Amino acid sequence: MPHGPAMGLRAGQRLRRNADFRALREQGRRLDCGAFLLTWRPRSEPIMRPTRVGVVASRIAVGGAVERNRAKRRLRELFRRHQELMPPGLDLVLTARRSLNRLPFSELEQRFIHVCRQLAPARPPHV
RNA sequence: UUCGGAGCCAGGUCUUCGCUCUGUUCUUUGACCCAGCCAUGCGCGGGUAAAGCCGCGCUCUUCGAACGGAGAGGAAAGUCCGGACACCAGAGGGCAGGAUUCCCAUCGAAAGAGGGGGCACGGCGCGUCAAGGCGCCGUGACGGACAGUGUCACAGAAAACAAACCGCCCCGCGGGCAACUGCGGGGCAAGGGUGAAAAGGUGGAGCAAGAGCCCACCGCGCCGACCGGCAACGGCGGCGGCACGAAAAACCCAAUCCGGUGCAAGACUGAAUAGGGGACUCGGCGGCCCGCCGGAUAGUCCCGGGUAAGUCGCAUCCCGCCGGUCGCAGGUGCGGACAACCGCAUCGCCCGGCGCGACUGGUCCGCCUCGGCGGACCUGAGAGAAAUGAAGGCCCUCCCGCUCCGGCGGGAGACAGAAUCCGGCUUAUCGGCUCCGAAGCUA
RNA sequence: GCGGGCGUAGUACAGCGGUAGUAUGCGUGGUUCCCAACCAUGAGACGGGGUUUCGACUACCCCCGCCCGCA
Repeated sequence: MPHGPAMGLRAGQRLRRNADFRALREQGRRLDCGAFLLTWRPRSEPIMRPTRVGVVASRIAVGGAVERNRAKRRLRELFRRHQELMPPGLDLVLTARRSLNRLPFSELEQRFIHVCRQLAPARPPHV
């Protein structure tokens, strides 16, 4: 992001491969945030890369296709609005829980900011 | 106002921050492979001993930026039908399997849809002793049960070439004063009872008692070369006293139609690793070459199959003229045990043009006219762990609470999310609008 | 996305169109000093809705839920 605060969320910042999701599921560390579950692990390349994110919303946890789309959009929006708080060089998966679509967005934002601060000292950005 | 039917809409708007695709301009990266290595996208011009050097333009690719444009549904759903499209199979025909099923015409590519008619059943009204009949409304997967096979439990005497428990009646013998009754023989099928269904119905005549035994009306079956109707079918006439029961949404039969698989179809590109094949190096036979043999090894190069992955399929369409860009050189046969590879033969080609094929052109209105012209038809999503959103303000609709009747506060806004496309069917659905029909109220 | 199959007691399965069974589990009683085993006995189900039929777990249609395959 060459200018301004990084607010975008392009295709290069999203997890797109089944292998990436499988690696997160097998090796990632999990943080329970109530309405959603955050799984993370450092990216395999040693060179610093931007943090990538993937979202998961299952039908049994959230509901039908409309609710699943809505949950995934809200999770992506959370990351997009607050990605500057997240240390770089990670792969994340945000998994929706049943209560996600019932909570107001401001509540989710507070929880996400909290978990970002939790994650930042655990893995400081090596500049 | 209520009910029914048909059609349409699917909260609106503004601001900020975002996503996917796309147009223009600018910007970043790069230009498969082969010709020993590195380098060289294309064209034009310059420059040089020769250049891979320099400049300009263009094509594709790629990281971004700015300004524009487009961006979920009526069901996108269920995947129940039909088609397009793709691959596989296939001379033709048959079997198996599946679908459809009163008649007529219409729309449609087909599925299907709506319309009219017929028949059956149900409800209401009129009518009848009762039925038959007439009228209105509704419902119907509505071909065939004399082509065949099988089924009809329980109850009941009897359940499909009917049968006789109770019962009714007559005769004989016995008992009793009698009413009646016991036994035996015979007649009957009206009544009772069972059942989903008991083998025509009602009325009369008749009889010992009864019965289509007979008669009238109705119903039913068969026949008709008759009448009406395109037909389904209806009517009429004759014959038969009268079973021929139900169920094909049991198997089945008849008629008509249907190849299979599905975009995860399929086409192309294609690493790494493993494995396969070939050539050379290698070992053996040889003084050497050709050739032949070997492989349990190693190396180099090549080849096809093929995995991950990627691209296309895939995003309005059609016609004519004009313009632009791209493509158009290998094919066939034989031989070498052979797919690559090699050799030979044969047909054809090389530059340009014509021609053929593909792609492209436009997006608020008006004017200027440079971003092509004219016409028809219609409005246009194309993602890929999968875009079409998030937050806030105002308005609209509904609900709740408060009210000084002006309003104020809070909450809610249905069902539901494209995945190759199109046409139907079914299911879910807050509310609103228009039209038609019926009933009620008011004037 | 495309295609195929299955729903019966708590569980695993049977069930030519006619009273829904079997095993195990559960309850009660007996046996035993107690438990297990054993004996006796009892409760408990056709995923919903409609159609055909005298009658549907069964046939037909529509929903709901679950499972499997296909690059």
